[in-house]
Amino acid sequence: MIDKTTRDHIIEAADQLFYRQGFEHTSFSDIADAVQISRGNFYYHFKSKDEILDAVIDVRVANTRKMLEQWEIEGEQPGDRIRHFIHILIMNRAKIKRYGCPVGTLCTELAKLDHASQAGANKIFTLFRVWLRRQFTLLGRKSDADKLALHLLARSQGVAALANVFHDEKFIRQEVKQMCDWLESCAEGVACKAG
Amino acid sequence: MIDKTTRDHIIEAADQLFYRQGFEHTSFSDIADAVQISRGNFYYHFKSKDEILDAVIDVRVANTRKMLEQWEIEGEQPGDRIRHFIHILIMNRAKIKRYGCPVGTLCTELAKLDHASQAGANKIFTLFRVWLRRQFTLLGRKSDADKLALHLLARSQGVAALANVFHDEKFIRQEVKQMCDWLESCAEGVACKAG
DNA sequence: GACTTAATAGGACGATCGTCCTAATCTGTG
DNA sequence: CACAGATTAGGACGATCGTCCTATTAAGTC
Repeated sequence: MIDKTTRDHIIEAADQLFYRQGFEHTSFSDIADAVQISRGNFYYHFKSKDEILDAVIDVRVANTRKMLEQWEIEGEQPGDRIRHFIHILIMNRAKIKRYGCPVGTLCTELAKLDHASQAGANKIFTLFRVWLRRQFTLLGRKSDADKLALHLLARSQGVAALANVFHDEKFIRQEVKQMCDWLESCAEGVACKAG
Repeated sequence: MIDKTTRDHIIEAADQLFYRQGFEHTSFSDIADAVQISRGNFYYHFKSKDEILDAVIDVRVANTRKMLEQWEIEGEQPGDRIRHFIHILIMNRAKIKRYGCPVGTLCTELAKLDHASQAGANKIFTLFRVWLRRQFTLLGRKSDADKLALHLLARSQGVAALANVFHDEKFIRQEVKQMCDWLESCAEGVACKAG
């Protein structure tokens, strides 16, 4: 990890800048300044701006995969794992307040640009969706697992969006608590049916 | 309404384009092409691009105000009025699927640009928030009216965002139904306490 | 040390951006 | 018709964008 290549540095800087300023609003000069390399040197590592975006998306996809695998290991019960998901909002509350959700805001922007990498960015959402769906299935909600997964994803997105608009961290905590309560009721509903 | 001024046409075209393509990604040429006027003529009506944005925001704020007032008239009970809000998602489902929520996506973009008109755009959210808060108060939920208002706003935002990502109208209908059920339970909760 | 390849720096390119300027045209009044 | 003000067209401007090209340096091999 010590000997990161220039390519890695570029991706890392672009990742941050795309998140904070948006993809279109981030220029080559911005990234070059952040990495402290010349603007020309750029095209040795990437053939175009779109190629950097794809690299950033690939990294984000990979990181999301790792994170989900990690949650799968750490959380013994599916409920614990889903709670892990909900708590990203708390963990990243400061950044969400300032810049919104990194996944949602990128997808929204690329949709407006009608960008070719839309599908790649959307894949991250699909990762979460499929993972959550599996957890809800394990929780005993096989028939409506996908619906519950989408519901939770949507609520997270909404919370991130509004926390950003109103610059309100307290609101995040409020909603996270409600989502956890909702999760409990999901599990209880099954328990009641089973009991 | 027949004799719309050029200024009105510009604002209208800009409104549409900002929604579909985003503010930054929409150039003067784009708007000029849409209105069928020369690019130079633009600066007779507006001094800068930011001034057009402000005009668009002003129109949106005014339209939102009108819409809320209309709902206030049409809906006899606060529950009916809130249902009206929820059903924007259904009414605009086709556009939301393609372009997301016009309010949310603009605020998100302006936040990334750190644009001076952020506050103006955010005002639309505040309009909804205050209006919803009043309806929930009338519903008998005075103590947590603001919390409920924010909650509903967040859910709408989340639904719009995910409907856009997954290009899924059915999901909108699903969630709208759930939100209406939730609204019922909000009113019932009060009825139970009162009863 | 000579040679090859990897990596970097810096500037030139055409296009487009927002902005501005000026001349032409339309419109209504005396 | 003459004149004044409102409105429009079209092009020039400097800046910046993404992209590309070439010269230079660093690193590794024989």
